[in-house]
Amino acid sequence: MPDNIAATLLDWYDLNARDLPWRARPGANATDPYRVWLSEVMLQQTQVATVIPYFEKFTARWPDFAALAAEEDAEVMSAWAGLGYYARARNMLACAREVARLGAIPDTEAELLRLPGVGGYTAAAVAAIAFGRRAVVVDGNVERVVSRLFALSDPLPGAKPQIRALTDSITPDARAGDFAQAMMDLGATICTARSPRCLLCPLRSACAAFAGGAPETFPVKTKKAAKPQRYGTLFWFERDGQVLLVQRPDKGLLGGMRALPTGPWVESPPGIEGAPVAVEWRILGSGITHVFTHFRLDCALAVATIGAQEAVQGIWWPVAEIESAGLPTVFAKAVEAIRRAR
DNA sequence: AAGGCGTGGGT
DNA sequence: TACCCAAGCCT
Repeated sequence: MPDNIAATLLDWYDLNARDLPWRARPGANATDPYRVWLSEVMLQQTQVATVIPYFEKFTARWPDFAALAAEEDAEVMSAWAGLGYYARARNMLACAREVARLGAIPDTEAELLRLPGVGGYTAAAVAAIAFGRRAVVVDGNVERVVSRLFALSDPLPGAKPQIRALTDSITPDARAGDFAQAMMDLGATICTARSPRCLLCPLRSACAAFAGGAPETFPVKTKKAAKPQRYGTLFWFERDGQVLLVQRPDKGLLGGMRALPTGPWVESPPGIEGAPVAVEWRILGSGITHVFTHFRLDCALAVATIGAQEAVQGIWWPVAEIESAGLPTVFAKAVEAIRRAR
């Protein structure tokens, strides 16, 4: 049966593979390891439709490892703004520079695993897709497809070792990269989380969850804790057509990104505590809401347009060019709300 | 080794 | 609405 699953899925993939910019077109050059690696980093916890415009922008501007490695940090972080999980961008740049130093990206899973920002999934994916090696590629799609194929009752994340072993058992020696991409295409388009389209699925006859009549109940997962609510204040301080920005520290939330000055993000509304300068702040009537991975944030917006004469620590950025500052989405939302309020 | 770490889409 | 989820990695 394992042989049958791989062969059936690869036949389906040959007819139904999605046309994605990091995949080699039929008759085109072989897959470019740089493009495969870059796409895999961008795709970590991020959907294909979100990644595509960023991938096009990055590859047009930085077509290979050397070009990316030579770029300044701030330019790369700014280009990444809005894509989220900003540690990926810092690790991506460190990885590009390591690859430039090595001369080429390694072509084995074990060596790939040592690169910054390359974990078990990405190492296996690059080894298989870019270099044709047999590797067991397990992402969220594969976890879902496999847990349904075998109707696994053990909940995630505890079931990960079992899922990896089962994925290994159905991974073919040849075309492991296509097999991995086929599993992910299947998971993204047919074996979806909420309403799987089982009648279109090439693996329907091999699927224990389909046979059991409730495929959407797999994979079983342990419940997640509710997100806590936090509150804060964002400060818009403008002088002579320029607004005050800050550079956030490299570690932690939104690390290494330019940002509006903020006070602390705490359990109850803090007022203007943490303001970058002691002036008369005007609190706008409505603030912004933003949801991060592990907490929900309601922020008041404090505005001061009267010039203070004392020196202020930070980055003065032209208000007319604020879109080019590379602000994370939470701050872009604030900028838009402030613009509408004035 | 469990929790920190973004954002947008889907239901 | 308020969740859940998405081509995970790092510490």
